[in-house]
Amino acid sequence: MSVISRRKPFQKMKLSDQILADLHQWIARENLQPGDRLPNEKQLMQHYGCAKGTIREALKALEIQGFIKMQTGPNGGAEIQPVSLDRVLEQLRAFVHFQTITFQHIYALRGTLEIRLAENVAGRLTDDQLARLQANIEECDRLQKSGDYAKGRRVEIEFHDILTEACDNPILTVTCRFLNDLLRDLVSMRTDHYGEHRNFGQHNIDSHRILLKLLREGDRQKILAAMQEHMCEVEAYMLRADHQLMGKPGIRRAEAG
Amino acid sequence: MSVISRRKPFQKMKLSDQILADLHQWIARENLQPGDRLPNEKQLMQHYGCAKGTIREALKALEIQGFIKMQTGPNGGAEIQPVSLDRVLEQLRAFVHFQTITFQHIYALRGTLEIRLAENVAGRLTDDQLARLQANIEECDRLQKSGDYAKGRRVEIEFHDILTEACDNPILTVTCRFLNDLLRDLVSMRTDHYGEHRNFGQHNIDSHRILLKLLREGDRQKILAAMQEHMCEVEAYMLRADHQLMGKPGIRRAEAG
DNA sequence: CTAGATTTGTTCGTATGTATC
DNA sequence: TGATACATACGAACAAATCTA
Repeated sequence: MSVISRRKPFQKMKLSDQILADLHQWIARENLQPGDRLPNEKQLMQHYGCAKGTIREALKALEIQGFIKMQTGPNGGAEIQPVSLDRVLEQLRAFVHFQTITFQHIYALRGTLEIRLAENVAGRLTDDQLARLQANIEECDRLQKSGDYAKGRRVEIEFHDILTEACDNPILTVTCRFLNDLLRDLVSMRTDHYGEHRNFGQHNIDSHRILLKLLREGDRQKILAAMQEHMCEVEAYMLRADHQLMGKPGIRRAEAG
Repeated sequence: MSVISRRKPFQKMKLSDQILADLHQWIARENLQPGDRLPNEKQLMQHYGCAKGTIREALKALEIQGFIKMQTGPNGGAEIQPVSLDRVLEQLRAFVHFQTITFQHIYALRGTLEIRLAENVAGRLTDDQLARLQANIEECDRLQKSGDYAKGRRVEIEFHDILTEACDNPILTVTCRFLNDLLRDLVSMRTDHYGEHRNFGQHNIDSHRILLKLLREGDRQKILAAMQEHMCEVEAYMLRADHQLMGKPGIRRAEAG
């Protein structure tokens, strides 16, 4: 017999969605942790009194939401896993897909949050992270000298992605990564002149070099000041681009046809 | 014949996931807008050369991600819809479900972002929104006088939710709403003494009254100053709670057994 | 390395419910 | 009211992956 009431109040809801909601409650109530398993498909079919396809739709939903990972074979089935950062970032991208985003929108948050990020990671970067920051700067330098400014724009944002790895505040991490992703999408639409591109690229390389030096030394105050200055300069440059793109929607152009 | 290559590179991926990825590309490439329709199940079955169940799993995934809405009947099928704010917030909640969150984590962002929010909505609130802010304060006042401080904590956060409705920056909106949701989850775990609860509630009511008055008048500078002061006070109160909860995980307690 | 057991992944056929005309 | 078109759901079967003996 089904645990889920098929009576009036939910009669219009799809059965798989009712099961999904019930599984959500189950996970929360039992406080399931990564590594725990859900019952297998056969047991769930019996428990909810429905067909395999229906159960699979509910499990598929949980899988898409990132709560579980499916495995075949003996001892397979649905295993609880933590919702990954990447999955959340994908969902956030999907959200802004239908929004109009400008550099101004991004920097209303980014200007201050990157400073909070610098404050958070100051003195806590691992040797590996510092080495990758160094490598990132060198790659930007190569791209700068080869004249591939467009790719330079995208790679230099990874500098800030690396910083988020050392952040111990999950909320700050996901927000900064989100803003970086938005920035990457938006800079790819820019139509700057070569000269402006080159100046900006060199400026960023210099700023990142200073930041890395200070991050190695670990002086919190100097790090904050440097990041603040970096953000101010970058913001000013970016906002000039909003005028270029003005009239055209932000992240995705809605060109008819 | 299937459009999707079943050869080596993707051979290990589930068929329904390949179709999901292909539909994602389709939506992005054709730049589909809300109201546009995807082909019906039969056409998709023919196009991808697979069975109903597989198509349904892929469509279910798109539905969960919020890209489409399914409809029965003639002219039914999958219709594109914008990814809703609520769905993104749900996904963000799912993410932090497996993270340890403290008030300190939240206020590293909230202290500044709520000020940006106030800056954004200053002078742009509708009469309806102002009326609901007023009603919210009055409800908090009732709860305060009746001694239901726990519920007062939750309702007073809605004051800030209403502010986000007037925000024209989608990124700021989703971030502030996210922080408000986290706050609601976290304050429900507090174990304050009655006296402290009462003082804090009265303080918030007073602050919100001042904010509403200034929002009605529309003086940007005064609004910013008032919100800044409000956030400082609230943060100081909230951080005291981190010590109470210290040792215990943040959003969800991981009590063994 | 092979063989069998276990569990998910996929298919087909059919029936039912629901919205539109 | 009935006919049509579509999603929703069921059930049985087979295919593929993975673990264990």
